[in-house]
Amino acid sequence: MASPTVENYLKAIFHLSNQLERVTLTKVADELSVSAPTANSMIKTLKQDGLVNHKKYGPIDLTPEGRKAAALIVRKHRLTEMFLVERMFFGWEEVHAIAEQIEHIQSPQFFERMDEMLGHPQFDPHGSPIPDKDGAMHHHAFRRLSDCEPGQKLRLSAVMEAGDDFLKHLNAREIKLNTVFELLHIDSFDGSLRVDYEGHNAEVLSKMVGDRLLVVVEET
Amino acid sequence: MASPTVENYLKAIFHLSNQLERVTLTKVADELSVSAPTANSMIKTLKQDGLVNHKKYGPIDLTPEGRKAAALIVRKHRLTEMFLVERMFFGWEEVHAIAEQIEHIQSPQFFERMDEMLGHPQFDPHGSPIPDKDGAMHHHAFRRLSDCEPGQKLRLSAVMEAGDDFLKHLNAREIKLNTVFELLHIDSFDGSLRVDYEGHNAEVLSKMVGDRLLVVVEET
DNA sequence: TTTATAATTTAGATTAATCTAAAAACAAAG
DNA sequence: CTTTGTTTTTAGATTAATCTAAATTATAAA
Repeated sequence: MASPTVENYLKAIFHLSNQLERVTLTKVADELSVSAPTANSMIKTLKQDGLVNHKKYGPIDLTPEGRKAAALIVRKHRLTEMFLVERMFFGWEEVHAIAEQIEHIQSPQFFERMDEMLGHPQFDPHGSPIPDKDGAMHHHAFRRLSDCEPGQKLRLSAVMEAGDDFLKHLNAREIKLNTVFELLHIDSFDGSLRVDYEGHNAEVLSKMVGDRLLVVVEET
Repeated sequence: MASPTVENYLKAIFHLSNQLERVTLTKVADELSVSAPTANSMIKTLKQDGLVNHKKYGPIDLTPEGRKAAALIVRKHRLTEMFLVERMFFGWEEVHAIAEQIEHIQSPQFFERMDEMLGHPQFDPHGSPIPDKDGAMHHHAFRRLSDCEPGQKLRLSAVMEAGDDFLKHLNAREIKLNTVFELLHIDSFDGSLRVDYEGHNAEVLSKMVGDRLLVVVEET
């Protein structure tokens, strides 16, 4: 059985490898807020356990076994987030911290029951995909709202880097998953967006926000 | 913040102090399946933190602060058990192991939400009282079914030492909380009980079972 | 190509939680 | 009141996870 610490390292490497081509020691250490030597010695342990490949001074890669283990932890995290929102009435900005702890619970039945009760959800409350029981995860190809063309109708499908502050910012503007935006204009100086959406006209969103809103073109 | 280990020691001492007049080092060590020196050194830590009183070679007593901390962990455990049974459809024999882990989650909101959703329950699925937010717990005065008089009608209110095996034994006989027994006879040789209850006539229960069924006299 | 900077590794120490072996203290029985 | 046996404590070691300081290797810049 992996300790919560080991699980957190696997998760960190998993997330970094979905963002970067090369996962370095420093990135892992930063992600987990530990010193480089600490991360270094843990990487040794993970290597011994067959969960990562690593050569001296080289990049860190999950083995198939390590990747599956990591995906199953992400599965527990995201199922938990969905359960907290759908069955316990938490806001999408409240669930990360709780799920961060519950993901380490060792009880297949517990997560199995969540999955059943939720009807085998494919996405968590922030639109991130939930890996299946084999650890397989299908990435959807979303576009940033800030990369779209004015005139299009775009449905919010996921948010990136969904920290509390960002999510509260969206709450304050009544923006939620499946909100359909009509993109009116993108400012050529600062990249800010002007959009219409349910109940809001010509609302202005900063580029920083538009960059993190992942959308699909709305079929009408 | 107390570590899960510290929380487990507090809980063990709390439970032992509700069963024994004198909580000894050996009992604590046994309860937690650790060696006596291990328990000894942790007791020192708890004393330093003001959670227990302990003099060399003396008994171990929770301070008011320690007792409250312990009761709040028990509260989290029992609320969780209730949530698992009432909202996630687990059997009463399945919930202990899961609650044993979830009780260490640090999130007042999470347990607060459970409490609200359950309507501020007073008892867990095994009939044990749930301490309130101040750590206060009202003990009900139950009698063992095996101590009652033949002829009485008795309502099952709680079970003692509710391990899986015992609870499965009750499941097999369709005995659950609030089952009303009519006590027909107690055997003078082996103490076994003959009882009637919903759908069962002249069922025989061993003394071992009767000792663990806590009942109140049914008002008719 | 040399040198400066950044990343990684090694070395050594710390803390929490555990263990075994052995010593000391207590309790109970003769 | 002494002996015997149990309980508790001390002593010393181990493992996982962390740290800082220093040495080494790699990378990038001049």
